[in-house]
Amino acid sequence: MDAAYRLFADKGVSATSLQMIADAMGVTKAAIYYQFKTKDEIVIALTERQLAGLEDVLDAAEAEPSRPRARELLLERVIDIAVADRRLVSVLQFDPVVVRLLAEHPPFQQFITRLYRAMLGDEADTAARVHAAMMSGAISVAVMHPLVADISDEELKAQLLASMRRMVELRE
Amino acid sequence: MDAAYRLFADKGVSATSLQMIADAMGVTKAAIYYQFKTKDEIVIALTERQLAGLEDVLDAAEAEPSRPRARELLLERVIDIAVADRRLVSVLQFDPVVVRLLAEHPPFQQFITRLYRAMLGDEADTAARVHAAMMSGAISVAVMHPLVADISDEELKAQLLASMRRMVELRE
DNA sequence: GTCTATAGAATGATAGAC
DNA sequence: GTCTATCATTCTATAGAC
Repeated sequence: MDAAYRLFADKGVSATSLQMIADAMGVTKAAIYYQFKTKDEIVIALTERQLAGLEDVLDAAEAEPSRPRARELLLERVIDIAVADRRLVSVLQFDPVVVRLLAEHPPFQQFITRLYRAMLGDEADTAARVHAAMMSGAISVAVMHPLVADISDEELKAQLLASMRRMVELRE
Repeated sequence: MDAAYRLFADKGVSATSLQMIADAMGVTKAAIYYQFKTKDEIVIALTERQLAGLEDVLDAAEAEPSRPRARELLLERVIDIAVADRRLVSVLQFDPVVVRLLAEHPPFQQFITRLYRAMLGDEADTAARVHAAMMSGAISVAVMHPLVADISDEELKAQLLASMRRMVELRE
């Protein structure tokens, strides 16, 4: 999975073949097929590994009575994970093949629904949704943008968190 | 190119074969190869067609002495184009294969450099760059996010412009 | 300018030996 | 659990006829 992670982050999912993953590991394709029945399963396993880091904080956010505090909890962790996995984020979020695959995977959909509900509450007016979409995009893209490629993880995290807090305040 | 546009937007570049494009057009692959020497050329031609809509407003922004007004000009047009081509935006911006291809295409690089200079001026401190990356991401993703899939172009444009203006003001 | 036909390589996936 | 060998299919790209 680490080999797949590196190749997916580098070339994207569709442009990465099982042969490439096998070569990177020094094994054959057949060995990979013993662990994963299809290429899709590798993508799903990788996605679940990424989202696992949000599990506990999402539980905590759902138990938190104050919405702003719940949002703050989630925001910090989401930024942490996004910065740590800068290069994979866009691949998993924006590759149409991956998006479709994950959309057909119920556990993933349920998780995302929980995440947005914890962030948005039950408000669902147009302005709130556009704002949420923008914040989500701002994080996803900010961590992988060429403009910030040379900024250290720590500094990027701090800047992002500060900017996001100001963006969130715009809506309170 | 319209057929390629639709397929790229739907499946991404790597997952779209020349055969699919040919089938969608009702011609054979050989007919496409007569027009474009390689698949990459199709991607570049499509990208140039998208960016052509920014050409005149970028000229105008560079001639504009007031930076905030230049930014406002660019912002409006960028949002217009992004909303109009909702589905293609992420494919061209985030597919690692496309990103690499365009990075090796000097005319594209020069155009992007001009665009960022017109937006950022010569300030290049960390905070300004992170902020610019976030704004760029906010637009790119906001137009294609599932949360906003059912919002009309006109309403989405208005909301995005309003949100972006408030984000920009945070930095003035 | 589009066609048929094909070359040559790569793809995802499987069978069966060890 | 990994291997070799192979399947059917698909891919990009080209040659040559019309």
